[in-house]
Amino acid sequence: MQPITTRLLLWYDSHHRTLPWRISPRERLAGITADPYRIWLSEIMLQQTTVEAVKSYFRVFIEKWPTVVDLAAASQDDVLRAWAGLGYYSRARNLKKCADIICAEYGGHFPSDLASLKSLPGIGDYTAAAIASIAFDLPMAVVDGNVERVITRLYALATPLPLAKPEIRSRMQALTPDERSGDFAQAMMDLGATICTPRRPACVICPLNDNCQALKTTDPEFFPVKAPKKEKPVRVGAAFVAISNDELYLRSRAETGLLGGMAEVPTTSWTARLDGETELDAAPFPANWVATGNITHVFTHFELRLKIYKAHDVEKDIVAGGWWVKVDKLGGEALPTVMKKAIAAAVPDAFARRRN
DNA sequence: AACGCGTGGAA
DNA sequence: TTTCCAAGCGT
Repeated sequence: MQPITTRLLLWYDSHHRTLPWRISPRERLAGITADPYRIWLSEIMLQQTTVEAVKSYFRVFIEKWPTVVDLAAASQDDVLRAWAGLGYYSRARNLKKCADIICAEYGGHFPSDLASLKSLPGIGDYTAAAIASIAFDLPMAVVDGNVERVITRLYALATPLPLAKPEIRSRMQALTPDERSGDFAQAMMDLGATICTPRRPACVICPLNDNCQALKTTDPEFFPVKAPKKEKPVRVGAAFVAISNDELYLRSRAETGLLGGMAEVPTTSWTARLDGETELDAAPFPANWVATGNITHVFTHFELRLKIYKAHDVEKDIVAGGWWVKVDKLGGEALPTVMKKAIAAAVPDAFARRRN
């Protein structure tokens, strides 16, 4: 076995992180096996999402739906409500689809081979390898952002991403042991998350500092090399918060695309320029709309500035297509963060924490 | 291949 | 304040 592999596994035995979905090396040695459902659920949640953000969501999901059968029995709306705030909502829609398929076509058991895993919605190269490796201990190369960083530094790979991906995968496969492949994958990710960090890596205490070409020849912080990113355009629009007594008007967004299937307050379309004079023409229904503030929200690929209008004493009869919710029950809705911001601008105490 | 797709925390 | 970016996937 390569020295890098054994060194990293030894480091992992004493320095691994303890996480709600994880089996420790000691437990694994005692014959405890990982639950593929928990590994899958955590991996989906962790896609482009920090460990800290995932922890509480993972606990809630496991509490509500302890098995994949329980999750399949839930409605998509239940799942979206529980996912609200975590972002990338197609993950939640695919999560539900995948649970349905596992129950209908796989007897409630996750497959262990890469091809079957990759055919499931929401499972790509990384997640398929992670499940095969961590849940089934198969020696698959698990390559995420952490591994890309560690490998490009270990071998001083100057090829920019994503062009370097094949080489990184091949290097990772060569390092992956036949035994403890799941622990090795998690060790690489823990190293990337705690030692081999994007900025100011802690090379002095790194178990692989003797093996690191970047550290020997230049500055590890130069790796990985990435293609330059584009500027974020600004889009603008208006949102309409309608109030009737203690209730607020919501509706559903389209099933696909941005914030697909989530709840919203009505808005104008989001365009590059503010068409100021005709904003109110886009109001969902006639009412005494009063401008009440502005919010800004940054998405992955654009920045959104919304002017918030508010109307009280709206006639509920004239409104069709959505539903009314008591303001103090908004926490139970599938509201993405941008919509919570819009509502909070019109109803400042809408999401305020209740006293005692 | 390049783009659409959220959010909140760190520096 | 701004910038970066965190266990990527689908098209």
